[in-house]
Amino acid sequence: MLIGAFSERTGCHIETIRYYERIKLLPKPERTGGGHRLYDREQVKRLVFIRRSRELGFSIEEIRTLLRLVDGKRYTCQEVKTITETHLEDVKRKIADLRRLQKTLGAISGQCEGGLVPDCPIIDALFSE
Amino acid sequence: MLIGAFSERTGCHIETIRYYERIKLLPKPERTGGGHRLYDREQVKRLVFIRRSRELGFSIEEIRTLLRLVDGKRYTCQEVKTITETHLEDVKRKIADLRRLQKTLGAISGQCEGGLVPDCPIIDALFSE
DNA sequence: ATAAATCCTGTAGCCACTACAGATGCAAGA
DNA sequence: TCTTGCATCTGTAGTGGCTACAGGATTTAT
Repeated sequence: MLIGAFSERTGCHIETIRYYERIKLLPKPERTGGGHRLYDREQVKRLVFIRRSRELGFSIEEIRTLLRLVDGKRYTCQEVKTITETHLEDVKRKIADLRRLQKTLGAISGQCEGGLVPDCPIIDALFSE
Repeated sequence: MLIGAFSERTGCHIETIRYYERIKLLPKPERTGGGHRLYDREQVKRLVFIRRSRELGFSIEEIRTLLRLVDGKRYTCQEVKTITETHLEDVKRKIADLRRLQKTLGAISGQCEGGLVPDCPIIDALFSE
């Protein structure tokens, strides 16, 4: 399978695939005589894993750790669970931060009637500390 | 006021201040004979505005637009409110995205008991599309 | 006068891609 | 066989919003 088909199968842009190879998240693939990359089913599995992990917000480094565990075949659930829960805490923190943002934005936006008056309570709010 | 004092007053790192100047978010300040930057109260107001807007998650481009409106002194509430509400929608979308993430992560993490068994439901979940 | 703190410019790095430019490879039609 | 046209190649630079130096100049305190 050439990189185009590989890309379609995994839902990963071609440039991203080459990028993952460059940063050693994907191993160097076989090549055709002319130098085009060749992938197999095993690689599809790996890239789907990566893409799915990215969708769930894991960082490249976290994914690298997860893959090391999987590749070593000696991982324990505990190691994996720790990474996942740390990440989950991260996500929760981000949600909390955004909620505060939403509240503040909603409040200052609500003070404004959106008319033609050139003296906006939003601008005032942004100017005050 | 030199850049150090300016930085303390506004809560903005020195490097960030110089960065904002470079990207023309802050105007070029006066200089001492030896070439050190000099700031006044007006600049403090402007940078506080910028910092506050950043804290609320506005992008540099959004802030640039807001500042253009303020600088032109001919803005209407409507223009400002539109920018704010667009941004608020953004924030809401991000919260929704993160909530979905949290749910999925919680679900797959919950399936795992964290023992020593080397066959983790989390890894399985990441491998499946 | 000198030491220490602050400031200067310019450049490179961060993350996770994305977007080119310009050169090949390869399959199908004339 | 030649050409057309698409897919792929490498390498480099750009994104956003900073942050972190290096190596020098200036200012302030002693």
